[in-house]
Amino acid sequence: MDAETIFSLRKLALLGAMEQPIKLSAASFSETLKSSVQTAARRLQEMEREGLIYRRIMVDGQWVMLTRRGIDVLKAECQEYRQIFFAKTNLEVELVGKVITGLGEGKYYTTLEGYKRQFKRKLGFFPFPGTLNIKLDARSIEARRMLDFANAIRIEGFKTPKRTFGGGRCYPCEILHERAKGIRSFVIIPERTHYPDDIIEIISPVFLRKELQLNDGDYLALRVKV
Amino acid sequence: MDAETIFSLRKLALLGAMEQPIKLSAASFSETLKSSVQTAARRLQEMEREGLIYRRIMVDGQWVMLTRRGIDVLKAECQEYRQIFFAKTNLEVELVGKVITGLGEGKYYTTLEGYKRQFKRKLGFFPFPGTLNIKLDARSIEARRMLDFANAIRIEGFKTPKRTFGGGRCYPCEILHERAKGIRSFVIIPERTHYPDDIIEIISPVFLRKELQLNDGDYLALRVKV
DNA sequence: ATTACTAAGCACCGAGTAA
DNA sequence: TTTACTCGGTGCTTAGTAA
Repeated sequence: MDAETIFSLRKLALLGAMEQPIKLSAASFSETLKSSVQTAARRLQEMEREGLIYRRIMVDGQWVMLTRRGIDVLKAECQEYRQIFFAKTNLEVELVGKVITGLGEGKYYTTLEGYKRQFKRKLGFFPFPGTLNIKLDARSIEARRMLDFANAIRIEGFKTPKRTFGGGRCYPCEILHERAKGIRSFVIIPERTHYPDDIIEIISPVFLRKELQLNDGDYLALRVKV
Repeated sequence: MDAETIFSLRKLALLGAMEQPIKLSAASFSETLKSSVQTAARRLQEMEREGLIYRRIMVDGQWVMLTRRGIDVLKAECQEYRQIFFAKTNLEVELVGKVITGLGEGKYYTTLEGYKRQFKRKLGFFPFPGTLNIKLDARSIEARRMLDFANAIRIEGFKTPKRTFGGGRCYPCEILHERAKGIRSFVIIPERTHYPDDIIEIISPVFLRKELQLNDGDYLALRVKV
């Protein structure tokens, strides 16, 4: 995949093709690329062939949208810029969301030896068995993306004879709640490919639901250090 | 300037050629570019010709460093990524520095009609005549760069028969100081090409030095919303 | 108006060579 | 070793054409 392809892909993203399909013609795209119509058309074919975009051709143009893979390619390049300009910068993101009940996976995973030892070594505590799940509001979903680009504490995946367990990324956070003072907590985001981006989980040495007296639907705000 | 050139430029920046000259040979650079030695050499020539890098050729390699223009080109591309991924995200940067006495320029500029009216309209107040100058610590200089990529309140430049006055960018900020509660304040960064990056100025409707009882050398922390 | 193909031209890549 | 040429071949761009 060459630089020109990524250039084209970025321009598509700037046109809004990351969230939803956009309608465009090779002629109009050639203007943003500053190339001939033929080249613009070829680029669109290439990107489709490489699995970077979905495409639907109509008689009067085409509908185009980035694929997951296309977004990942752009993320990788964005990551390079983060390294160039913000390597040593640490900033804070405020996330707000509603407490929800997860599928109990957090409870299962936090008790596995393969993870538990890493939490102790890397975060400094054995986690309470279970995670506090937060469904982010619309604004926070955007802000959450910041975490994808930040340095994280990596939890490695591992294998057992039966199955493999994926890795995850942890970010120290401060829960903005009067009872949370002094309680260590981390946002943890599993590295599964299809993990939803509007939910985050918090691990902590204590049972947060009880300590903070939280119920489903309660709003909670966090300040995540990235 | 084509996408391949910017690609090469970015790789140089990743090698650290933004802060200081680095030593490299076309052969070693060809590995990071994944191209032939000749192409790597040609790319370096091109970038020099386009004013993106400084270059000094020795018998055993060359010293290379990005020019101001080279950095600006990368910034522009980084800016596109910010727009793609973080357009709606607002986050906070914490800056820390020492109070210093400026050259009195702030006092002059804040009284000019061309600026004053804009401040009133865009920030909501007529500024106290004078700015509070802060010399940032090393860590904050890095964090400050974030502001270059954020949406700002733009103050437009203007012309008089005698001379032209440049524009600037304002960011709402919260001064972390017990006496600063309720005082509106903005970081303002002039858009001059050679403005130092380790100094920021704060404008406010009040005389901050007096209100906060500050003297030169006092440390001050701000939280800037970007 | 579209998209997609073909074909001609040219620009770029990289091997080879010189300093 | 280097950098900086030259030169041949390849592959990309774009004009033209078809559907």
